[in-house]
Amino acid sequence: MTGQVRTVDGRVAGRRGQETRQKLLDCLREMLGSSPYRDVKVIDVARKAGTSPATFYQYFPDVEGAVLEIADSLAKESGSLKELVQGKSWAGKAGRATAEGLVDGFLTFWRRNEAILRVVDLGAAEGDKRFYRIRMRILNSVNNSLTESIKELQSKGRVGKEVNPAAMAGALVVMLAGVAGHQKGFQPWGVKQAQLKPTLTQLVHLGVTGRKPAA
Amino acid sequence: MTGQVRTVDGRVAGRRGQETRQKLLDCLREMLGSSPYRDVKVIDVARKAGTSPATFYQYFPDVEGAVLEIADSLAKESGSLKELVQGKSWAGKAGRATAEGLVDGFLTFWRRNEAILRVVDLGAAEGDKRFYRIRMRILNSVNNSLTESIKELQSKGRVGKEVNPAAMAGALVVMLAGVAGHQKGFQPWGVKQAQLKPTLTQLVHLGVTGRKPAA
DNA sequence: AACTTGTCCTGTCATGCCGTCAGCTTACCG
DNA sequence: CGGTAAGCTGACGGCATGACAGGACAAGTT
Repeated sequence: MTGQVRTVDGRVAGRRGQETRQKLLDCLREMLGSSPYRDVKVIDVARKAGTSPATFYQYFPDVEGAVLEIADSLAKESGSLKELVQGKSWAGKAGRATAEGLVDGFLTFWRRNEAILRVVDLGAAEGDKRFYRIRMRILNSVNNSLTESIKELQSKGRVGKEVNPAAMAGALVVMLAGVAGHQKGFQPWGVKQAQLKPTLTQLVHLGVTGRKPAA
Repeated sequence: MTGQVRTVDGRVAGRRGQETRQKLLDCLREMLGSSPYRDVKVIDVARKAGTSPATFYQYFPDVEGAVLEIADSLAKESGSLKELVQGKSWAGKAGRATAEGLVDGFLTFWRRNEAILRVVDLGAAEGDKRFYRIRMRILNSVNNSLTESIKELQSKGRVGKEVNPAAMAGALVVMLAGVAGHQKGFQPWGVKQAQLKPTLTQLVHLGVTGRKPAA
């Protein structure tokens, strides 16, 4: 479907080339975890990968281009997140467990890919369409299934009509993303990890069902 | 209290110097609004301010340093945000109005200072202590007053003891910040501004009081 | 084994930004 | 009017960028 991997100058990349390309992506990913995005230089990535800057430019137009590549693969991977919500019940104790699982799964996913998601967030906030398309794809799986859940509850009359399902799902997802990206930011307020999750669980449950979760 | 403004090489800045300095800050602020943070160059800022790069380096160690400066003044300004919550009632119709005012005021503030806050967010997420200290100061005014509100409701028995006030306030504030920073991100989901605010209002009210707002 | 073909990598170069310094100009003050 | 400190900039070495041409290499062909 995606055709073959191509170099910037149009050649088709072979086995060896793809390996080099992948190595560059891996190194970039690692560097993003340890130094500020603004300071990541092509030459450093190339050095770390044991190759030269010129090679980097054969496979990517610039650092941003390479980040987009990584983010894209992340977007594909994120499809599995919808299983955190799809087909789960929001009633009684099961509802609480669903909310808990969603919070937990989402936070874990975010933390695992922190470095890339930071850059995606920035790009999207800056209005770059390529980045916010990817951000949307990543959040979409959760957002869509949450929207469905709320719509369903609404049709059963268990949630008020004043709620806009898509808006509510979006707000909750953005909240989770925001918290995941700034977990350290809670420490100065004296909030520990262990207290954060129950709170988020409660909020998600409240948002989706309009009711507090069962004990 | 803050002593005098000083140049990087230790001189005291006079009237003229402070003007130049301020002009550089203004130009930087404007550039951050129109081009990606990663691409903002000292030379461009200097040119725009009608001066030379060397002058820039007299007043700031680097671009980041200048951004911190702007962010700092923003942090001072943000103190007024606490009035959105402090002394307001969370009961009945007044409660709804309080939630509404908070959402509205917060979103407006965030949008007005979008460009800088984006960079602060990134810096904080990347673990830079200077940035996340500032981010905390900005969110603190709202966060603290919200925490107080929740504690008070809790002491009156109107909110369950299972809620951790600081964690709940933090989650709500982060949600607002997240939504404010990605308002465009909702469009592809078919969510309009007008639908977003009521949803946030509802969530804030639910989070603080545990109950839906009055019609 | 020599040749061919197409992929893959690197040396090199022009360009432009970074960050610093010495030194010139301007403003203020006695 | 001369001294002093503030304010600004030209110029420079250093480094990243991005483009290109040519060499190295693997695989198949004769």
